[in-house]
Parts: sequence; C-alpha cells; structure tokens
Amino acid sequence: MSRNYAGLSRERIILEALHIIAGRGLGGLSMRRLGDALEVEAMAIYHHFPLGKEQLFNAIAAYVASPAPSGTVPTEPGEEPGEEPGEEAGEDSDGQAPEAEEAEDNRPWDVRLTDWAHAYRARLLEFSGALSLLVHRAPHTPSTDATRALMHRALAEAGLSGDEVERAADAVHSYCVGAVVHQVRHQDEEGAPDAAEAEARFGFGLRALMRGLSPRSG
Amino acid sequence: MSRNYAGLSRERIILEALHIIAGRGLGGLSMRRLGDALEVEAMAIYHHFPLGKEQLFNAIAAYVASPAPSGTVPTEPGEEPGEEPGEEAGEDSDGQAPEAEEAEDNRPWDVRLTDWAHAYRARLLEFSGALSLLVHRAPHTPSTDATRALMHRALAEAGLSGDEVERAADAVHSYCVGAVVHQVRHQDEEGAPDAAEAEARFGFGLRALMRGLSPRSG
DNA sequence: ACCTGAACACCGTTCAAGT
DNA sequence: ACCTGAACACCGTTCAAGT
Repeated sequence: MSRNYAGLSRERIILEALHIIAGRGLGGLSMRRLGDALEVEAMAIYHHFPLGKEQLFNAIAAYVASPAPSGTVPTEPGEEPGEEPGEEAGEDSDGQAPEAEEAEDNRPWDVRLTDWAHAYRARLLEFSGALSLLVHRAPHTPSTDATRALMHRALAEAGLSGDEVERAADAVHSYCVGAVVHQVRHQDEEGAPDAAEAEARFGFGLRALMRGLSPRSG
Repeated sequence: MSRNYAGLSRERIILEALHIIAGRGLGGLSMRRLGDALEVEAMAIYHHFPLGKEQLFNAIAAYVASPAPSGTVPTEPGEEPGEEPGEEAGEDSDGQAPEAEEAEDNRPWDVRLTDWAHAYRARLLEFSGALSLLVHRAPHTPSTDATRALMHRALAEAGLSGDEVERAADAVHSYCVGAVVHQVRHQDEEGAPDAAEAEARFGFGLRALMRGLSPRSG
C-alpha cells in the first residue's frame, strides 16, 4: 500500500475542488482536504499544479468561466497543455481561432446575445461558491475567445460600430456578472426572490440594457 | 512594557486591515500581521471582534459598501453598537430610517441616480482589494437603507411602478457592481483601458441601461 | 475592560525519497 | 512520471492570566 497510482489528473482535481467548494465554501478548500477527497496525499496535487494553490485557483476560475464544449478543462497561459511533451503546440497568437465553427447561427443578433447571457449566468450560478475567484482573475481560454467573437458579431449586426461594440460588450458582460453576484449576495435573506423570480429579474434588466444599447430607432 | 493600552478600536482595526489588503491582497491579511501593524498582539483583536476573522470580514464588507457620512464604521446586525453598555439601543426594525434627511435633492431623477452610481463605483474601486468580500455578503447598514430609498424614489419618479421599481433597482445595482468587477478583473492586462476610459465605459453602459429602463417614450 | 503569552490544531509548501 | 512522508514556517483560535 505504499504505492498509489491514483490516476490523478488536472480535471479530477478541479472537479473535486469544485465539489468541496460547493459543500464547504471557498475557505473550506485546503490542499490537505482536497488530497483526502481524492484519496491521495496532499502533496500529490503539486505534481499536477506545481505552482500550488494559486495555480489551482486559476485553473478553477478558467473552468468556471468557460461554459464551452461541456466540461473541458482549459489550459492556462504559462502552462504546457499536458500530454507528452515534445513539439511545440503551435500557439498561433491570432485572435480569431478558426476552430469551433460548428454551424452558422442564423438567429437574430438579440436572440443570440440573450441566449448567451442566460447560459453564462447559469454557469456562474452553478459554481457560485467559486464566484469570488473571478473577481481578480480574467482567464483567457478558447471559450472566452469564442464569447468575445460572438458578442462582437452580434453587436456589429445590431448596428453599433467600432468603439460602441467594445463598450456595449463590456456592459453586457458586466451586467451578467453583476446580476449573479447580486443574486448570490442576497440569496439567503428573508424576502429573497426564488430561482424563477431571480431569472425573471435577470431577463428584465438584460432586455432593458439591450434596448438601451440598440441604436436610436426613432 | 507588559501593559499596553493601545487604544484599539473597531475603526482603527478595519482601517488598518484595509491598508494591508490594499498592499498585499485579501490573502495577505492575517490576524497576526494585522496585530503587528497595530502594534498589538494578534489576540487583542479578538476583544473587539470576539467572533474572529469572519466577523472582521463582515465589518470590512459593511464599511466598504457604505459610502455614507464619510468614514463611519457601521454596526453589523448581531452586535451591540459599542460604547458603554446599558440601556438597549432601541433598534427600530422599521425600514425607513427618519434620520439622514439633510436636504431635499431637487435634481431630476436620472441625475440623482447617475450621481449615486458614480459615487458607488468610486467607493468600490477605492477598496477593490476587498471586493471579493462582497460576493457572499450583503451588509445592511443605514447607508444601504438610504441607497435603497434613494433608488426607489428616483425610479418611481421616472414613472416605473411597483414591481418594475424593484427590478430596475436590482438591475442598476447589478450593473454597478459588475462593472467594477469587470474593470478590476482586467486591469493589469495588455490593452486594458486607463482610468478615464474605464469611467467613460461605465457611463456609457449606465446611460444605456437607464435609457432602456425608462418607460416607453414613443 | 483591555491586552498578553503559551498552547493546539490546522494550513501551504519544500525537499528527499520511494517505485 | 507519479506519489509518499517528514519537516518548517505560518495560520486562526482558545484559554488562563495579567493589570
């Protein structure tokens, strides 16, 4: 029993960490506790996250902020993409990633934006225990790239131009994060809205914002 | 030198804690380090915050979220208001506090709201190191009461009614917090906007939101 | 009332070692 | 490559004691 090929991986570690965070809060996550949950010595985690807890936090943040192809563990900048090291992974520093173009989305720009916003909100809400990790971390992943592209296309289509697109995208993003923070902050108060009402309020504000963002129509 | 009347107070402790947070981040705040900064044994802090670090965090959150009569240390629910204990402080559980009505604000509703939003944003930005404390804490202070009243008056004046006022207030609040989080998240990235541009973006989104919130005008 | 100082359980991380 | 186990410096908090 001295050997232990626990089959640890970054993904398993992140998922288990998220589980602990969900149950005991962010402050309840310790390397030792995480090791226990993974049935491994705490120090084993350092083999997968050599830079320690801070690096683990970054990975969790990236995971939470990347609602992409379902449960993918994104690679952080400054880390090699795992798997057999050998040739360079070919990091094209281009903005536009040519992948992930599964099918054209022909729906109107406001529907696409609204859809994205609701999905993003749901993701943040699902991992609300890790939300405060996102306050000082802005992970950069394929998923966040895709979001950026989606928003810019939609807002350009709405008739905004250049600077306005940039600012409008920031505004929508800010509103989504802010709304989730607002809900989480107040969720165990007395007159707190239930899940349905919370989503209704989110939709109300989102519609107002998008209405106000649209170019003058009269 | 065994005695030490350090003249400790909740306010001094909170201010010093905020100073440490500004310098070393939230994770850099330890009771022992805080004690050192206050030239006191760490355990002395527990006399002013008997419930420990969690209570201190609550107090910091309340302080940051209360841009009220300049630097007042608000009292948290579940703590006596300090000073000589004796008679009960007379906690009127009424919502509307009859105090703090210094002078009528006769400016249009949108100016009042915009003003409040910019001031709130500035406060959160000033203490951005403590921002993540607000993700899971919604302190209730005279200042937050005043904010609520201000918002409701303004939005009612704008022509919104009942439910709409509630939802609109949430939306504005969400946007403000979200915008600050968004700025803090991205602030040491490459193409990050400077302070002026950041405020401009904030204003842009805020105007859009308020425009979209206003009742139909055509 | 206000602060000290020793003590305890727990924490993140390093480092040498095992397979 | 992957994991263990002892060690170190630091942490939050309790508790008895000083003035």
